[in-house]
Amino acid sequence: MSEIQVVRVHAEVREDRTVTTGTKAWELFADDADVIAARVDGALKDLSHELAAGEVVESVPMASKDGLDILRHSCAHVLAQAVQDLFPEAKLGIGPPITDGFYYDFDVETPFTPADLDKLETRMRKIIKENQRFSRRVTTDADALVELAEEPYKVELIGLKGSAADAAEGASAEVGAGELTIYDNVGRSGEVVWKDLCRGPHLPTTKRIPAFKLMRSAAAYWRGDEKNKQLQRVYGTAWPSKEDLEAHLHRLEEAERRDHRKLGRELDLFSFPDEIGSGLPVFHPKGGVIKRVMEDYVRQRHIEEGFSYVGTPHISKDGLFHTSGHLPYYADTMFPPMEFEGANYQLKAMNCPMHNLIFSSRGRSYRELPLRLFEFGSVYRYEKSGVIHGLTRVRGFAQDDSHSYCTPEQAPAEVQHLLNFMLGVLRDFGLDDFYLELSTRDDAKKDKFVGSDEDWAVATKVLEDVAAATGLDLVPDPGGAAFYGPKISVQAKDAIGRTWQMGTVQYDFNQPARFGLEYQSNDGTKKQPVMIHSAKFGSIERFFGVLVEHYAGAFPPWLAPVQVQAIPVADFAADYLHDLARTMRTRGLRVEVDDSDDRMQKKIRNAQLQKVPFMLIAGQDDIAAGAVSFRYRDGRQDNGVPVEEAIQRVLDAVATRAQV
RNA sequence: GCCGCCUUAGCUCAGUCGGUAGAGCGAAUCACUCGUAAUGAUUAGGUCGUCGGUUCGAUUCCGACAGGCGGCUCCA
Repeated sequence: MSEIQVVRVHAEVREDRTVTTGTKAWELFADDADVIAARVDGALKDLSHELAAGEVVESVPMASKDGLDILRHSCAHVLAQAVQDLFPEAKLGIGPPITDGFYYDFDVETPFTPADLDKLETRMRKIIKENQRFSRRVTTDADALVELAEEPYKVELIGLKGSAADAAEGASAEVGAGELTIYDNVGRSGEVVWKDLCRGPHLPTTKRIPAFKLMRSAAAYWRGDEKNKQLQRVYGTAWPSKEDLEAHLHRLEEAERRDHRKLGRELDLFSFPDEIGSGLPVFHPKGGVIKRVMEDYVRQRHIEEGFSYVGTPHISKDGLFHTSGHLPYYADTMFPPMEFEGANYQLKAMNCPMHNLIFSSRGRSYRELPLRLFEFGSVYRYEKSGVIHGLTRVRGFAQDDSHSYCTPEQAPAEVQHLLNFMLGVLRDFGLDDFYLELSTRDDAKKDKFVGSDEDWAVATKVLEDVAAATGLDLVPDPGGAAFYGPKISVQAKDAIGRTWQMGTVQYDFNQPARFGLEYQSNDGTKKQPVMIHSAKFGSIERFFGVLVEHYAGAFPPWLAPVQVQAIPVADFAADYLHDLARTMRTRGLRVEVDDSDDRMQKKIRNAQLQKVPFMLIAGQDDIAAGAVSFRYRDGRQDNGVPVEEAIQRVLDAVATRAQV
């Protein structure tokens, strides 16, 4: 029996009420009625029609996950009604709640324009003002097929009812496994003005939608399958109050302000020249500094953790990728082969096969294990043109890729080691809010994965146990495994709460077999190692982009491309600061002197816009005192600091790796 | 790859109902030598993304392509 949690959703937390008899909730509570709903097997269920006598229901605010889902799904219905009012030929797809909002898909002749969205919003406000009642009605498959004969997509959903596919495809918002229901929108005089196949629950009336906004429209494949027709999807957002809506819009602006593609240009970090090609970034001097500091740090940490830094080429004869098993699975995401000297050469899309060859270059003893290899491996993947996105999705990038070859007995400890190592690295880069995702094989699609059931079970168990030991939340990701084994990926939340996928740890029993890897064990027999793949950043480029957004371009001193901007009050102080800059550079600091013709105030403004952590200003007074004046990035000032103390202060800030 | 939108100076953007274009910032030069977020002046800089079509004439209208943006799909 599944657990049923009964919740009543309303805008403000009030006293719980006792429901008397099987009266419908909307009638019971009249105009200030609340939603009575339950979560059954993870899905919301409308209970407003089946309340038991004397049942006490628990209250949750509309701002809860359940409350927001109900609000947003109700808003999606209002949108659909508005669309069919204004575009009567529009056919309905599905309209579920999503993170921060909702969408509804429509089959229409021409895509919606921004002007259409404005008109739809106006129409939606009218529907909300009319205070239509959402009225639940149970129907049968046969009746519904007749009633909704004009809605081909709804008819298709009725046919899918209760099938295994519906939950995964989002159709569960319309048809659950249980009885089929239609929600009528009932006007003041009791007439049904609109209806939709839906399992609910909904708010009692449209007027209970306090704040919403349509965001954009875009095409989406029917039921998420690119073989299907594309429908026009309208995205909207809805909140329990106008203030919440404003706050949400503000968060979106904040995300836009932090966009690494915009900051990359403004801070002169990187670009994507057309002449080179889509998804192929070049790093400018300032971006190059950050990238180098990141790489130096990660290389050093790997060496400390017992890894050997190796190097491999960018291309290989294709036989290598047949041996590894990648080519049959990933041919369409690898760049086309180059044929010469009677062989097909491929740009590599992964580094593991080459590391395997380092392992097998000579006999290996169990005494060498775990053998840990690491490199910044440049890989090239032919991503479809539409998926390329800034630095986070590119066609050429460097993985901070490591492979640990170990005995099966050593594997759990090695996975543990890698996971802790990775979390430590990410923390040094200012990320400290994590959860883990465990990607496993989809047992229904075994042909997409290689290896025996037993091997998969063992590997999955190892990862599960280690993940549990971290104490972090573990989210299952069925079907997300690599073809050769399961993986744990680290998800990190950034400064404004967005989640990014970071590194992965993957357990691989397949490639060692395919490459015939072996080591001499202590009993003299040859045995096959397991290999653990791991990337701490995932890719340097992607992590770079994430860091830009996390810090909004204001990097902590150890990463900042320019750590100190020296600003003379006027020309006469420039030489003094050039001398200081030379001294600081010999102590490893990145210092620039602004000796341009600009006014001092302008130089401060420029350094501020470039988000330089420390400005050192010098004029008559400072020179006389052998001192320098600080201006920090946040505007704080500290005048007349003796030069040696100033240098030490900056060195200390860099050494901590902390944000200032 | 699919759907829609977009592409004018290094950047951000005006503009041309079809008669080859402007601003601010940035850059260069000159003057100013200044104490914590924009000194002033002058100058340079554009085949209006590329190719083709319609037209007396195309940056403007149409088409294809490339690149970008928002989604979908995908993401070893």
